[in-house]
Amino acid sequence: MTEALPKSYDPAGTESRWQQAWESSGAFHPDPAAQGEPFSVVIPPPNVTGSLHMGHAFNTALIDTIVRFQRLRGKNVLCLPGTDHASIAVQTILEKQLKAEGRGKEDLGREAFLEKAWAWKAESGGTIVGQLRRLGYSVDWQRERFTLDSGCSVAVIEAFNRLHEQGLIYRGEYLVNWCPASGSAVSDLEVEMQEVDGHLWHFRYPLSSGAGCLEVATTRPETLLGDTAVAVNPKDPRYAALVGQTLTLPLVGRQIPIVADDHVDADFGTGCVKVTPAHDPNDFAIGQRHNLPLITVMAKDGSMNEAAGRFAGLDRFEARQAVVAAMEAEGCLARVEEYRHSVPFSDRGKVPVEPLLSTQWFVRTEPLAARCREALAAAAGSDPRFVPQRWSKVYRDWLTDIRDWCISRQLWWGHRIPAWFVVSETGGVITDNTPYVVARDESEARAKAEAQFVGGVHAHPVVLEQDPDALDTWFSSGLWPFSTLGWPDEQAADLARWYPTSVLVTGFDIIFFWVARMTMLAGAFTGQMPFKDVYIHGLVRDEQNRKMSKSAGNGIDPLLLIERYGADALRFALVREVAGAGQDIRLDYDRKSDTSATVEAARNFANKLWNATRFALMNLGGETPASLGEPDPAALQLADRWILSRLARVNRETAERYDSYGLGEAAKGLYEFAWNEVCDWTIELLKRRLQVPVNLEGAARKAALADQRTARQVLAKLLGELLVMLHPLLPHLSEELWHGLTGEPPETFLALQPWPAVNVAALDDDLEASFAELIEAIRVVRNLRAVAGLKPNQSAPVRFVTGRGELAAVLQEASADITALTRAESLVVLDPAAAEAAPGQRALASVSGELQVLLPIEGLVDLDALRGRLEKDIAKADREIKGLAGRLANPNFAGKAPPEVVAECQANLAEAEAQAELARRRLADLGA
RNA sequence: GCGCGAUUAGCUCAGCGGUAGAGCGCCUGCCUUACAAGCAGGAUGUCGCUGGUUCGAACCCGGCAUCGCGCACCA
Repeated sequence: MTEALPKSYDPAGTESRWQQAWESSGAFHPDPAAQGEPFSVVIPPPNVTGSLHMGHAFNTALIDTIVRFQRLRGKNVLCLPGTDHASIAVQTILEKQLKAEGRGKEDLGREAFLEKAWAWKAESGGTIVGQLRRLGYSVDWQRERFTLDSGCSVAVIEAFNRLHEQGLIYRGEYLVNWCPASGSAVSDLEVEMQEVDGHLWHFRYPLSSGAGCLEVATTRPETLLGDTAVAVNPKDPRYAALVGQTLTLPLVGRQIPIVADDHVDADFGTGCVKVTPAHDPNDFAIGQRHNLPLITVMAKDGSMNEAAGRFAGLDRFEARQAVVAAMEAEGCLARVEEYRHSVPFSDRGKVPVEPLLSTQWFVRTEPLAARCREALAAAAGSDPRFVPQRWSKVYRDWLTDIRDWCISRQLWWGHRIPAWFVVSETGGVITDNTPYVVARDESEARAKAEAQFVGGVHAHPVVLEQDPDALDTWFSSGLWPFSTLGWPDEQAADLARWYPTSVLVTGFDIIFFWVARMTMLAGAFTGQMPFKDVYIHGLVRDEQNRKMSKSAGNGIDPLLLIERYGADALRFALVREVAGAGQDIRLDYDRKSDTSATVEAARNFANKLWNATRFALMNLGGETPASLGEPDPAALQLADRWILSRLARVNRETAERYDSYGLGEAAKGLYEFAWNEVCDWTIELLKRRLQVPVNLEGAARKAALADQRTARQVLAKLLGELLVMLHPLLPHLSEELWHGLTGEPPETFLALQPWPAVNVAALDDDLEASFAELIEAIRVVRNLRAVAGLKPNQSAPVRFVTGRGELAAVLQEASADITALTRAESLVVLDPAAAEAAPGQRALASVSGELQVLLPIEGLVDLDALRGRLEKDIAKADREIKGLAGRLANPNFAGKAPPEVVAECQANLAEAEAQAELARRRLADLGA
């Protein structure tokens, strides 16, 4: 390849071109029968209503880095994408639209409403999918799934039926969290507590005996209408005598008992609690213990019902005011306190939920959770394994003392519950007591119902009506790792090949909602945990450390950053920011200009790689890594052996990091290796050898050409491997550059190449250490030149003085490199004795370790600056001497520290002393 | 109330027993034919506070403080 690349990297065209090429070629569409150890990931399905936010981009960057790495490792990788149907969210949006037209969903009817929902899904559901594509996600789009598609629906129906057969799903009337805004029950997890400034109203309830009043307090006066008792602590002496007596409930006139219950805290308030079993979970429990009646005073829309008497029809918050006013009018209001307390809010509806007695479907979770707890505690190792490990405790704690899961929703958009009411038994209506059958479909339901209800007294034909309610979206999401692979068809090829999945990658905010639901359901249906590892990552926070969210309006649109810097840059920035411990990441961002220094730095890195490859293309003489072949070990120069050792080491480290979810470390390590060691040192060192001077002839020319070839081989190998290693992090750029470098045809992909083998023979610790010294020596010369005020293009003689033979040898061997990188006019390496013998001319000097660097020139430089430099060196050495000598003087140190540490300390001291001495002499040389 | 995490250079974060690092920003000099989205050089820290363990602590242990998160929740 000799085609010149443009001077800087332009991501837009490159990225879309490779995305299309990958997808249309089916590069990421694996065959279950193909070779390779299976590796599978199902992506957390984003909400179909949504658009891409930074959390998706982050999650995607992490997953794609992992799966691209595993693909390079030769695994048979399936990464399966999809979306979820977001029952409540979608329904809320549609109902809002209808409301704007002055209609409700009932006006449309179920069928028409669902048609509308599907149409809307078709229209907006593609948005996020298209955005995921723009990130370069290497998923198998041919296997894309949707939680409401036919396969997932079959799985949901099957799952519901099996759980029901096993007695793990039941229907019953319980207190549930009712969201009046969406008109549906919600599960405990969909409720979040919020601190609210409210009031604590103190009311007096008169004793029926007429012997006074008891004072109770409440934050929800409207529930008073449903009170069926007042409770006190059984050990409370103040009220012991009153237990068993009755009170007259004000406004209502009902006689309600005084009961003794441990739940009541005698020290809080008056120690008396009004009990409303139909409207409060704690009161419900008290009611159960004392057999109290349940009086529901509120309707499902949040208004008061007939049981609320004269308050019927009022909204719950109006009723609150009205009840307070009425109580005050009756003289029963003792006092009102300002009171800050927690109120349960509906996650979706954003209104306070109402605990309401209602008949719903529930999953009996304890047996499912027990299986998960056992897997987690298994002797063979935690299953699944959480990374970072601390999250397993959060997961386990939640699975302990778990409450049953309310799975029915009074919604239409979703999986309709596969239960049919035998309405012929109840005169055509569905009541809480209508018998029902659970079945896979209506004909099976009919058969079941006929077997149960026809014959004998039931001479009439059965009439069935399917339960109108839908299931919690999480019920179908909970089947995602296996429903997407073909379950309940247990013979499905994908299921056999890729289940259980290898790793689930998701945010910690979703452990209960999703991770635990998946493990519970997978345990029940597949007998296995659905993934081996769970990699939990943090959240992306904004520049002020706030969680990014749509409602807070502080989201950063990933697409703006992609447009400005490229998808690779965004991905790299996100992954590079990941701390090893799964911390939240903070993304800097300037809202005025849509810029981010972090992403810009990643873009600059991409550009650096672009230019390094560009340099290679200009210097490989039209050859490729393949045509050049491996360099001959005997022909390698010091710098070659060094970078090849580094390459082998970085290869090994990087693979380990990718493999163990150390993605941030992998990214940082490669960034530093590529920029510092490859670009700043190796390429600079190779330049000299890649250019063969035209005036060379004969043997010299031959030698130079041979060395040029070695240099080309090293450069080609280095870049070729580097691009593979970077590919999981910068997929588009690396694909583009790899094609440029190798000249491979467009239909061959870097994404499908094998990870290069570690060249173990190249590893050389001693060499790496020596080379570090060489680099340091060059730095010292450059620094000295800078301090002395030499112009960058001005050359000067360089003299090294060292007593250490190995160091001298390295300096000798690399003299041509040093000359090139320091603009040395001439270069000599002397031992101290020889240096003493040399004429004592005035010299610029710097001392570093066991090395003195001298620039013996006069008259051109700023001697004061140089004296300052030497004085600084002396002060530094003296500080070091003081510290080290102090340590060594401590008898405890010499006695207790490991000998090698003591020896090292002594060596350092000797070196520092020598350094100080040398620096003082050079200072003296300069004169006053 | 119970639990978890964070606290290191101006900013974002690594380091997790042998006396502190990176990127960005900052200062100086360079358009040196890969790259000014760059190159070379430079400055910058009582590692939250406080006890303890240790020859030695940013790192281990105890307490405290601040910030953040999760779970539970008293009417």
